[in-house]
Amino acid sequence: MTMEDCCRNAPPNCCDMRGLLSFTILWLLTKRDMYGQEIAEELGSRRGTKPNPGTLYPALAELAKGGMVVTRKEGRRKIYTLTEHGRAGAVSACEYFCRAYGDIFKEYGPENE
Amino acid sequence: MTMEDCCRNAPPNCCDMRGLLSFTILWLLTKRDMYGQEIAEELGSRRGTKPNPGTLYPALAELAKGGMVVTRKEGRRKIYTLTEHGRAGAVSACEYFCRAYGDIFKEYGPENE
DNA sequence: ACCTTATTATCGGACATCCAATAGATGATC
DNA sequence: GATCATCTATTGGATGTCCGATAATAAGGT
Repeated sequence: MTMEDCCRNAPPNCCDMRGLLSFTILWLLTKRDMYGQEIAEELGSRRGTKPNPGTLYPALAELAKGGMVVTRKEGRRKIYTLTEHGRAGAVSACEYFCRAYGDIFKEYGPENE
Repeated sequence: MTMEDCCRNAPPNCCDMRGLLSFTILWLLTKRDMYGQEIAEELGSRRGTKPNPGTLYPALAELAKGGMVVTRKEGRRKIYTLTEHGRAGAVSACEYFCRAYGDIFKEYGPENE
């Protein structure tokens, strides 16, 4: 385990920080198409811990089932792409997220850049 | 039910937006002491839906059990105050939150103000 | 005292997310 | 073709958050 893996952004222990997995995946996919491990790496570097396969793949399957993403095989990789519906959903979810939590970012965000 | 109650910031239906309840409560309490219903109202106006008593009170009890908040009775109200430990935890949790999700705010935040 | 309202609280069920552990399938290397 | 690494995937259990419904308590108005 490297420094990168364990110490970049460790979650606090004062309260539960779970949630928003499918939301964060949708947001990541607005940037570019990704395969599963790539999504896991991105989530890991942002949230401090890489989601377990037992967490990630059911979430991806649920997004596919809901018509938010489609997949194609490329070698052994399964690449996820937002549908139009998924992209519109991602945008409205991000806007909701900012309305709900924007005040926190205004207060604690700019210092950490 | 007023417009304010139901339509201010309705959550999207493309993905699950649950989570971060105890975190958001900690953050609210950095602003001022509050009693339960007050916390519920604040959460409701930010996230679009007021948490059910069956959600809120166990979360508050857990924060008290963990030493993050203390309570005092005032009339029929039970007022929640951050402990020192709770305040330090709230700050580090907010910083973590901003490191994890700051990019989303940068992209979708400023427009909605 | 009685009624109404506000506030705190619990119960039971559903579901997303978290983990550890394990397995299957595919591509690359030798 | 045997091996190794990569990638996808499932199982089972724990926990936090969500709800509807219901209850218990306490303050205030009449």
